[in-house]
Amino acid sequence: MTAKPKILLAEDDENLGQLLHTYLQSKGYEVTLARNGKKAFQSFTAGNYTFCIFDVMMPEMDGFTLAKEIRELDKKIPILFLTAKAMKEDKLQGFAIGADDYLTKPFSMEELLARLEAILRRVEGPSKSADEQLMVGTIPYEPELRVLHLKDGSKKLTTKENQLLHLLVKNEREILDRQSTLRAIWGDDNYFNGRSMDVYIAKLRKLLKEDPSIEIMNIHGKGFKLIIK
Amino acid sequence: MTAKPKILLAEDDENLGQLLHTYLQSKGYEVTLARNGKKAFQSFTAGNYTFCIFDVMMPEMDGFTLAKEIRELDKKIPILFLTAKAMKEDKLQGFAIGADDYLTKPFSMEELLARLEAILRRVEGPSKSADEQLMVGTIPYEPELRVLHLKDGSKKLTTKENQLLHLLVKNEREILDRQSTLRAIWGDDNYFNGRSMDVYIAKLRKLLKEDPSIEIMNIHGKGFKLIIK
DNA sequence: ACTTAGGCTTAACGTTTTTTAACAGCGGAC
DNA sequence: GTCCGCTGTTAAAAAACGTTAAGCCTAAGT
Repeated sequence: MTAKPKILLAEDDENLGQLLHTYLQSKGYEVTLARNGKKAFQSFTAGNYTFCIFDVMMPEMDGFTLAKEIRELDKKIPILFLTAKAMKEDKLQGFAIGADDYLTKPFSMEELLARLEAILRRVEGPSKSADEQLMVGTIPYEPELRVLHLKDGSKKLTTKENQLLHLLVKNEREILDRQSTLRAIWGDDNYFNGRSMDVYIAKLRKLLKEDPSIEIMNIHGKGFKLIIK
Repeated sequence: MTAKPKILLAEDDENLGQLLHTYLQSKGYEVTLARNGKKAFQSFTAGNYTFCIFDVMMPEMDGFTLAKEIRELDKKIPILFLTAKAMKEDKLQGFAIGADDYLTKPFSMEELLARLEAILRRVEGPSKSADEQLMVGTIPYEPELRVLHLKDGSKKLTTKENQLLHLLVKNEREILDRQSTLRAIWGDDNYFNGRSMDVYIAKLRKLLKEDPSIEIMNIHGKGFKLIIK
């Protein structure tokens, strides 16, 4: 329903820029990468963006100046700044311009994504990306509705089943680290929560075995990995 | 066109509080003045505000804690903080919570007004605010009047039914945290209030089942989520 | 004062979801 | 191969939730 959000990314460091570009694209965003503030501004005036991510330190035009110019044109577009150091002065200046959030390097991709999505939720409000339909192998899966459409009828997933499956699917073919997962879903990674997670893995395997090409593989001592053969 | 914005002002200093109250009223705003964070929170849950101005230092509950509680219930309402000193730490903490602006005492009335209106422009933009008619799926709902327009006649909601439904609707597709909700509506989150809330969820489900695309989903151990399919 | 009606809470019971326990099998280190 | 910690699975126990109805309080009417 809601279109793919268009992100304007301004970052002069080639490596980081490419990395972010690729990562955000892989998460379903349309991304334009600009190597300096001037180019970013040009892109902004040309395209129709829903979100900005600006490095503070850039040649030609720094992130703050860029943001100020853009604020002139769009009072509401969310802006997230990236900066090399935890410079409080900068941080304040950023917020004064109307930043929506602020990330200090180094940061993890996940953290960036989390903040980005938090802001989008806050901004887009009710009408956010909702009814996305994913596929687990040949099985349709609607994480928002917590429903798995099996051959013999739709199965409503419980909260935990859904959280775990959603994580697996979002990280298909990647290792889902045990500890992180426990902290993400159970809030704490003690022994018992670990066993609880194993129980849920077993439940999911049972549910998904109608499609034999689906495998939830255990990586001994690390975590699990969802594989579609 | 747009109704008079309702401002929630939390300020423990009698003089400043009165001054601001009078000034903002004279500028056409409807203002509620609370003398401490606790009272402010109560007022917030009772009324339907469009803007918050909180003093950071207050007895009972400080401005940040207050803001955090309120952010649980309303992700988007603008919050502007007032503080005695230019404490950068505080400033950052405030923005992290989701402050929209920040004013250091002493400040001029004009400056406050300017910032306030700048934020309102930024926020109101599209066409939000006010006490109008909402839709729950296909069912018209007027929270101010506490009326739900069902197919077979209008149903007048009780206070609690209305508070809970209103919260659910304002947070559509977001988790309504059990604890925050209990504190907001029941004032305290003990076991029995929890059960009471469950009773009201059941009531609402029954009322809303005329539209099968509406679901009040339980998030086990967390709270509830209103979903329109 | 007495009664009534409405609204909220408490109780009770059934159901679902999650955790804990128990035991069997596996995997890598030695 | 042997040992020990990790995983797979199932079942029982515990916690959370869903629902209905009875009880309780308060405010309004008589």
